[in-house]
Order: sequence, then C-alpha cells, then structure tokens
Amino acid sequence: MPELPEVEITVRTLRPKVEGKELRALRVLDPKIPQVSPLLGLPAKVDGIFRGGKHIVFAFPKKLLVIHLRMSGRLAWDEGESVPKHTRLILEFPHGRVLFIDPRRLGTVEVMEEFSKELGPDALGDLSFLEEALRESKAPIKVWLLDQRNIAGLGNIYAAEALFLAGIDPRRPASSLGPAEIARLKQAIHQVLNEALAAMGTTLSDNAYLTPAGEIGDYQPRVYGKEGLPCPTCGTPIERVELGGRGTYFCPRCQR
DNA sequence: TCATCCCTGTGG
DNA sequence: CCACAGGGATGA
Repeated sequence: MPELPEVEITVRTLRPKVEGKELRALRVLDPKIPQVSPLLGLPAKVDGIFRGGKHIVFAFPKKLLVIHLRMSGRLAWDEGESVPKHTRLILEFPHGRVLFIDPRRLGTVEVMEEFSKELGPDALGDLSFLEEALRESKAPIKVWLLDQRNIAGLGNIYAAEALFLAGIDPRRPASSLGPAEIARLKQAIHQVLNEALAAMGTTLSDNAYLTPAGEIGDYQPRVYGKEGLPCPTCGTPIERVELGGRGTYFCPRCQR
C-alpha cells in the first residue's frame, strides 16, 4: 500500500505527536513481530522520526526502531482505548499511542544501531544520477524503478504514473532511454510524488491506506488500476501487463 | 533475473 | 471459487 508519499505523510503527521515525547511502553500483539521492547530500554525519549525510502524510523538516544509497512500496514495516532482489528504493535506515549495496523502481517519491525538499508538515492531528491545509472541496466524501466537499491521510494502506483506522464513504455529496457526521455522521467517522478504529497497520498477502493489521523488520500491515479478505461489524454483503453511479477498499467498509444 | 513465498482480505 | 493486492527477501 504505502509508497514514498504515504510514508512521508505518515511521518509528518506523527512528528508533532511523538518528537521529544517519552515512549513509555511498547506492546507486541503479533508473535511474528520480535520482542523489541527490551532492546530499546524503555522508557526512552523519541529524538526524532524520519523516513528512509519507505522505512519509518523512530530515533531514540541509542537505538533506532525501524518499521516497514509493506503491502497493507499503516500507523495510526490514537487517543482512545479500544484496539482496532489487525493491530500488531502499540507504542504507548503519555498523551496517546501509535498503532501499527497490518491486516496481511507482511510489515516488519526491527531495532537497529544505525540506519543501514541498501537504498538508492531518494526519489524526491536530485535525480541526475539516472543518466548514468539507467545506461547500465537492460531491465524493463518499470522493474528498474521498483528496485529500491536503484532509487528509493517508488512503488507500483507511482512508477506507473511517472512513466505515463513521461510518455515511456514501461517495458522498455532502462538502457534504451534517450536523454530527452530521461529528462522527462526525472520531471515526471517529482511531479507525481509532489502531487501525491499534496493530496495526502492514494487511498484505493479498499481504504487500506489512511493517514495517521484517519483521513483518506485524494490522489487519483491516471493509469494505475485503470485497465480497459480510457486514457485521460487520448482515450485509448489502458492496458495491463505483468512486469517483474507486478501488474503494470499503461497507455499503449501515449507511452512508447 | 526469475519464480516463489510471506499473509490476509476483497472483489469479480 | 480464483485472481489479485500500495512490498520485498530468498533461493534456484
């Protein structure tokens, strides 16, 4: 579910709630999740919360608590008492709590000394590295963009959306993109991510993603999930193919 | 570089 | 019932 914009919105929403606050206790409700509580030495003050690719990092004076939401996870800020269905972890603060809710149980929770993941440059940052990096891979550009070691933050929705805006066929080998196409791609990635941030992310029909405040994201994909529907630009039916095992949506006329 | 697996839920 | 799902680690 969550890609860079959803994770970034999550972090921004939680920041004023948890930064500088004391984490009193941590309750693990799912045996799949490791007992991280002793590792953190609670209670402990949250120095900061930040995003690393799609990871959410709670920074304590000596340790980091790193959460990845994977497909169906989300964090919620809650000041009530009830425990919603699929709650896997609860971070207890004096004035409220953070709930990790994850129906599919694919999300991960770990404690690290320092943040070290094999992540490429952040998708929101300077993308000038793409010129050279794309030359070295024959993988389909869509598959390349989804590999977090290449570029961090894009997922299945926004990779498809960026390629649509750039007018690039997702099946094209990365190394086949010319300078003008790469320039369009860089611009399109930033545009799509910034649009999604402004919209507070994307909430699909299943409502799996909500901000920590419980609000939906208003981003409206142009091609993702739109198989058979008319392309917003030219009206040609959107097609779906499988790339790297993931559903991939594109306009066969606008994207070449 | 690919399939397979991890899980559970939903929609056709 | 089967297909599919905003992600990623793993092993062949």
